Amino acid sequence: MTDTGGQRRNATLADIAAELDLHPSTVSRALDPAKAAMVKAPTRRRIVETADRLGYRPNLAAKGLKEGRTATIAVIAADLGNPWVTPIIHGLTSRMTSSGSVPVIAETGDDSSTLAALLDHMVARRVDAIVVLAARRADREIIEATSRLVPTVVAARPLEDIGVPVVRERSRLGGRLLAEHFAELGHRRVAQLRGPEEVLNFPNRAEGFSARASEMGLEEATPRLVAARPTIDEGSRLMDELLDRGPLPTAVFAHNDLLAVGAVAALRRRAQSVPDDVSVAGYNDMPLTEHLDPALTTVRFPGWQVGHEAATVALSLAAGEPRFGDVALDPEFVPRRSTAPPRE
Amino acid sequence: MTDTGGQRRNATLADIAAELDLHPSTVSRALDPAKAAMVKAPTRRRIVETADRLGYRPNLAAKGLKEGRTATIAVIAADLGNPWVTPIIHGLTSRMTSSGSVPVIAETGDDSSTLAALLDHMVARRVDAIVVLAARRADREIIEATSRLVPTVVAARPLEDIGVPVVRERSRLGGRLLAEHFAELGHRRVAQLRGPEEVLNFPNRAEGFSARASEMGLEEATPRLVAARPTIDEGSRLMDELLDRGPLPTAVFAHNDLLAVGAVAALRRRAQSVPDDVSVAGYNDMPLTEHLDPALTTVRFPGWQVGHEAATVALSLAAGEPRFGDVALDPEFVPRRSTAPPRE
DNA sequence: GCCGACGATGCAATCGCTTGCAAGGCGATC
DNA sequence: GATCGCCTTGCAAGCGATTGCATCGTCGGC
Repeated sequence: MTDTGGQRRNATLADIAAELDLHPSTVSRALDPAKAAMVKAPTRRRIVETADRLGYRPNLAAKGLKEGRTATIAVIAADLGNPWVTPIIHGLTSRMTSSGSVPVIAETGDDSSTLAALLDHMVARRVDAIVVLAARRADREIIEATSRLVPTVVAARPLEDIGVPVVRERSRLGGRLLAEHFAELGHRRVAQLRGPEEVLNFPNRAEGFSARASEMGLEEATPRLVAARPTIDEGSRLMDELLDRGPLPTAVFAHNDLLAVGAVAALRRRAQSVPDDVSVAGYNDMPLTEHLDPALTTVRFPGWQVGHEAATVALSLAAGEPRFGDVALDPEFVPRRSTAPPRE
Repeated sequence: MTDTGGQRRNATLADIAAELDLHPSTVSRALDPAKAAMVKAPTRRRIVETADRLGYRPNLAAKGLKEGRTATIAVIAADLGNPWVTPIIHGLTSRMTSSGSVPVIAETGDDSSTLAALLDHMVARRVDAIVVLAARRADREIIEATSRLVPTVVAARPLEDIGVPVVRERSRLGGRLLAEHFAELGHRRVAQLRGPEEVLNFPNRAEGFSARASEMGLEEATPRLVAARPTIDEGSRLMDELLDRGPLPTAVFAHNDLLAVGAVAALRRRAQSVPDDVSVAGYNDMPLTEHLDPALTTVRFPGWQVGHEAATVALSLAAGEPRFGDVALDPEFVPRRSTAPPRE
């Protein structure tokens, strides 16, 4: 059990310079690949040698102060506990580290004032860019305001008419795909378990679904069921409400997989079979969805790609490249076992 | 569609000072709650007023350079795509932000040289502490070396005889709990699908399981099945191998839930029922495990708490408090439907 | 043999903020 | 009314690295 209390102070350019009786600037140049040629080879060798004898690590904070960049990008999520964000963060991280930047992560808990505080904090940190995964409708202005100070990207959860680049899925298309699926299976009476209206993906999915549903002659059950948060519990609650109110639709579109899982659980508790009594479809195809009971019919939200693209946009904005258009990625319909033709 | 190209330069202390014909140091004091009292009230008011008229945000990078701290803590995970890490990161983040620090996240892909490079990078960043979630046996030395430069904590995946604090679960206990469960159900012949030996949780779980199993008179099937990585695919592969080699055990302990999911899938493909033909237990109780098909018997790995504790230790080390002992958290047995008594 | 040029290194300012110390001004004390 | 001391503000150094410019020495050319 060695003692770890005493951390060694990190060596600085000045330390190396002093040791070799050189000037820090010479050491700086010798250690900068782009400028190493300016330093005579033997000197350079001595510098490099003492540098790693002393375990020199350049102080990126100092470098960042001088250069006005920090090589970090802020990522602001709504709820890190939601499996949905995992692939997004994964995609973001892998793109960023491949270019020497690093994500700093924070979480809003879907609270607008927390978001505001975090944005402020990230501005203070002088991150090179900010990726907002937690956007709600009401947050438009504050995000725009922030974007005037730091390049900002809105990703995963889109915002409309906003003056910052957006990386998003085509939510309406996803909704349409599910409406078609229900229609093709022969359902006539369908319902939606809606996610919070504040998160634009949900009303957009709803819109696509309703539009296509009515085109195809489907009837939507009346009670408008809106979840306070997109969670399993809320899915159960909405489904219970649906079960309590009059005639049950034969197919239900839950606006995300968690709501769908909750809905299935509620149906089970009321001795309804999925998909025999009621078909249930989710949305996102979050990890493990395929192994759920029953394997959930869903629409794949391209999370990894959204993260990857968002990072790409953020990095290029940070590099001062001009803003370019939004990125919209196609979701993909994934049929599984939780949907089936209606009884008889 | 407003133009976002031109970011405004952030105001500095000097800007405010110039505007009011004061010295930057006075402004600095006025804006520091701890020193605000040193500044005459009317002056302070004028300062605060122009500060937020100019949208002043202190440059944390500069502040960090001066103070020798960055208010960031590095978190190094093995695979951000693994649902297992989600709660850990969640716990870490929530603890950190509640104290003004922020996590920067990176991923090793379980590659030791990547880990080495990342540790180096984080040292260069002068993060206040490092939390390593990606430790493998072979990484002990490099982690110890790093810990001499930056306070370091190993969490989630433990390492033995290492000179840095460890926050871990009691893996042996978890293994024992499952052995007991199998014995109590009446199984006699059991098997393990092992995770990589390099990740100590797995051999420790194995050890606890085997020890208790032999105490209770269980017999372990012979082929030693070790996954190259703890993934669903590897679980299937190992299970196929087990199915191909001689007599099938009646209960299988997969070292994590992903392996278990893969094992269940493989059994299904071979027309074996879980739990009727074979009981399968996993480990971790990762999110959604309870909604899998079948609901997985498992041992709950206290991920959120491990993250939370690891952050606590990291923060206190960063604050210069002396190192204290390791933290070991108890896992909890969670019986569900994937295990049952053996046939007849 | 002298001068210009170039190659190698040093110097000093700078990024933005913090902080110990100095200094100026004022009220209080004797 | 002079002195002491406190209250408020200014000054300047310094955190660690970068970089334009100055400087010094040497080499080559004529």
